[in-house]
Amino acid sequence: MGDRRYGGRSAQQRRGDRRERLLEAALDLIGTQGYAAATVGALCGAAGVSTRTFYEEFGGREDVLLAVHDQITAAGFAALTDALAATASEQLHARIHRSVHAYLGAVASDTRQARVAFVEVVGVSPRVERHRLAWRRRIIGLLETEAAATAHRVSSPRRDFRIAAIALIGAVNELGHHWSLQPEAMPLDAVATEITRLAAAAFAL
Amino acid sequence: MGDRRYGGRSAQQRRGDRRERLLEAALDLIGTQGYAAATVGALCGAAGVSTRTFYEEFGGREDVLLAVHDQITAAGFAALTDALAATASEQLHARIHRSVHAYLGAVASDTRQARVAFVEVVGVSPRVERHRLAWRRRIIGLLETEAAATAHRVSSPRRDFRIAAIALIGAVNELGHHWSLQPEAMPLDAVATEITRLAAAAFAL
DNA sequence: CCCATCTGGTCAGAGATCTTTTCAGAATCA
DNA sequence: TGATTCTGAAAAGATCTCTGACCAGATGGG
Repeated sequence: MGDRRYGGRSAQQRRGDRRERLLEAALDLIGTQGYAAATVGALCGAAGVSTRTFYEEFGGREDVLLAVHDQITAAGFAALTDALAATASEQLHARIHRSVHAYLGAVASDTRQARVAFVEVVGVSPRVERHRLAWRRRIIGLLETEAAATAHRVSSPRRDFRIAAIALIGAVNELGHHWSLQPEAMPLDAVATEITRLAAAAFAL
Repeated sequence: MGDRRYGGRSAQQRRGDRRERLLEAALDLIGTQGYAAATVGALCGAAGVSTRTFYEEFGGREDVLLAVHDQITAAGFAALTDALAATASEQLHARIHRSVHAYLGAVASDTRQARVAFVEVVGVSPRVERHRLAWRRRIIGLLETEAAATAHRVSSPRRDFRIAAIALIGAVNELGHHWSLQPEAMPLDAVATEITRLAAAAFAL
């Protein structure tokens, strides 16, 4: 059980490569056929990995779903955070517009990602559900903080933005889902504009 | 294979009764343990019905989920339609507020119903997904029509309300889900008020 | 009051998957 | 060549779904 080179790559590289291929196969299978169709066998077949190796990399089928979901949501979260930071000095409308644009661009521009994040990950098991809700809490917190800061800046009456944040997340995700289903029928800009309208009202000034 | 009375009830009554018990058991199991836990065996055990009888009443496990979902969503849809009709002459804000109140009262006041409608029914299979999206299209259509009529009444510029309708549905469902999880932390009135704020902006006048 | 008939539950099992472990053997390296 | 690495196939075990056979209790006609 040494770690000599094999196929021209080190043990770590080979291992990372397999994980990569498994994650890519998972995104593709879950995102196009659904989580139910992504059995361990199908996953391994698509990734060109043996079931034995699979269990060396992941604890089970569900772990792969969690990993893929993490990747997608983390990217979306980062895009949102970056956009908020990059537009900190801009007008509220432009800021929201660009942030929504960034978030949906990261999460929903790939139909498969959108399906995983908005559909396949919902209601799978208690564990996955905890995971999903933890992410959502994080985003709610981010929006709440941001809203409170904005309200403070324009010295608006302070109020609880939690409900507004939840509502916005629901709106964005639902639109992201629809948009990913028929991107041509619903330009991303129109979606961002609509959300901007709502968000401006929610964080009313 | 006659249909004589038995246990004091006709064949139809007995049959309807069993169906009733199965649906109640399904709402309870799916709404508290999740769809995955609602196996045919568990369903039959909870309903006091044999598996044989089960397959006389339903084509399979999925049919029960669809039936329960139909019940819940149809009730919500009816509550919404009724509220919209009953408030046709009222101010926009009051109208929206009461309609949201009615819809969420019907769908989300029972945690189990909310979980079935907002979580367990999502991403189960292509067939269930078609069902869910068909319902959503129906609600989108209702909101679109209503928005267009309102815009016409106040002679606002006509625009496409489809995106706004989708966003609102997402917001309402997400809040309904959260509300059902912790009703005490989030009074229904506050939820309705928030949605009213958003909807007024969405159907901007 | 009794029994042929109906009704519906219990039980067992065939058939299908899935998950996870184990094994044989091909490919690669030292 | 012999050890290492990894795939593909097969095996073991666990569920589930759905069907069919059997049985206890209820009913209504005689």
